[in-house]
Amino acid sequence: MLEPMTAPEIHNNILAALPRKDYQQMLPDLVPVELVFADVLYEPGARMRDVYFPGDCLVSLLTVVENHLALEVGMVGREGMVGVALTLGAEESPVRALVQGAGPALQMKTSRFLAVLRDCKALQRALNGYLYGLMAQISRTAGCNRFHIVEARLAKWLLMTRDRLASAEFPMTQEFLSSMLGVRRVGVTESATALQRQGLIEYSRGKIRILDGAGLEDAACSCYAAERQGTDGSNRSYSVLTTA
Amino acid sequence: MLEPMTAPEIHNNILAALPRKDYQQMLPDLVPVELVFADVLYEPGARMRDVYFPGDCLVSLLTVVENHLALEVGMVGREGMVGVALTLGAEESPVRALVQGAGPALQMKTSRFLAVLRDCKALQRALNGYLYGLMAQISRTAGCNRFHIVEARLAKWLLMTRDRLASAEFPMTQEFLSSMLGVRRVGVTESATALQRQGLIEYSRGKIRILDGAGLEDAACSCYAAERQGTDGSNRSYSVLTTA
DNA sequence: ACCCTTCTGTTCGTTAGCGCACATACAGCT
DNA sequence: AGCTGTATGTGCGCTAACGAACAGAAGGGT
Repeated sequence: MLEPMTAPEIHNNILAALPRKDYQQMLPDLVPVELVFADVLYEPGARMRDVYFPGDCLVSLLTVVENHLALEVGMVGREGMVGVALTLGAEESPVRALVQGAGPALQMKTSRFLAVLRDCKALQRALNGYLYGLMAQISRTAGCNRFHIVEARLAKWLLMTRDRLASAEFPMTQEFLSSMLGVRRVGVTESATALQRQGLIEYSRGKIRILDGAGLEDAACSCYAAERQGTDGSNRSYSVLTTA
Repeated sequence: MLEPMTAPEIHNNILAALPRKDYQQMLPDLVPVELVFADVLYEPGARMRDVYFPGDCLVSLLTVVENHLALEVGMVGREGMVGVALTLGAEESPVRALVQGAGPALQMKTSRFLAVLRDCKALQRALNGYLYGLMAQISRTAGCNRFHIVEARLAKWLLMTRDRLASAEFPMTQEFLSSMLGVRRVGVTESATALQRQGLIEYSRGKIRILDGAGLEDAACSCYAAERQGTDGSNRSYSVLTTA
């Protein structure tokens, strides 16, 4: 499920923002792992055994409604952490956490995390700030899912994913996308085809590439811009990425 | 906007759960007010000047998407607090907070609240737990808004409102409801008419009454049951109410 | 070279909800 | 009694998305 890493060159914003000595204290407990595409890190209602600090990879937070598709409510990349709910004293995840873009992350046992968290003000502050941003994201996404058409949401989603993976090309099937956007797979096909016809993206058999980022931003709903603005305070890394 | 209260008989679960002495410490800063229907307590992106501990009244948290209706993502009643985002070190509300069921609440200056919060572990713990439940609610609601039809969502909404106001009858226009559910007013009319025809509710000119709670639960989506279960840990008060 | 699986594309009838415009109805005021 | 404003109801054409079923198309393995 998780493969050990060789080179621990993993950049995570939360950890990077900590004072040297706090980071040093955590270091022995941080295990470099390679998150594998489609792995489920948490199921809703189940205990969170480990927390994860993603590097250039992407974990989706999904709400699961019985008898329906899943629906993405939030994304975690290197700007955040998977398992923030623990900072609220919770033990169980309210959502499913699904690895959606494979890549390196730092893993830490929940018990160790909580022990460090208790004494480390800097970590508390960083995670509080992140949690606030995440809540805002979840609320925004809720509105987006309600009001915007699939094509625009797909465009937004591709851009957000690109930003977090720091790459304009990544593996992604339409089947997978359908459970992110909460629509039928065929709905994704139709929207994806449309975007491809416009020359904005290109894809085949589980690989998607963004050809025209600016064009895709036009095709995306306003939520993408809002998202960027919203995360600006806590981490301006995206601004760099997305103009690249 | 806010009328001073005479009788301070306001029951709020967060405050009630605090140790006597912590509560006593807060008391001088808690101002009894009567929240007025349709008042906006926070706008998204604006500072939260005060926090509120609702009694038997109801504040809706709405996400606002430009050029669209609003959409309710969460409800705050006497089980919670309006302004929890402050506990995360934020100053601005990510959502609109709208008084949706008038009634008594305790108001507190943000500065005072933060001062108390800093030293009061019990309050921190209570609010963390509440925040967790709220996040779960927001995520669940996101799925509900995406997958369930208006009629079922309306039924759920009426039940949740009843629970928080502790009353089967309350003022509520369809216009207002439309911006909660994120649908056209006419859409509400159609669903409300259907529920009325089934003898589950009765309404006219801004007053709604629930006639058959059990029947309404059948008409509601499964989210209502999930909601009840989800809040069970932090506050079992609803179980009492809803069987009444 | 073949099969088999996975991924993508298409078609078709159906439906929930939209936007718009208009119709009724009740309530309070003068 | 009549007027006015707010609340509710109806009708209609339209669209995004659904559910289901099926058709190609591109690897990967043996």
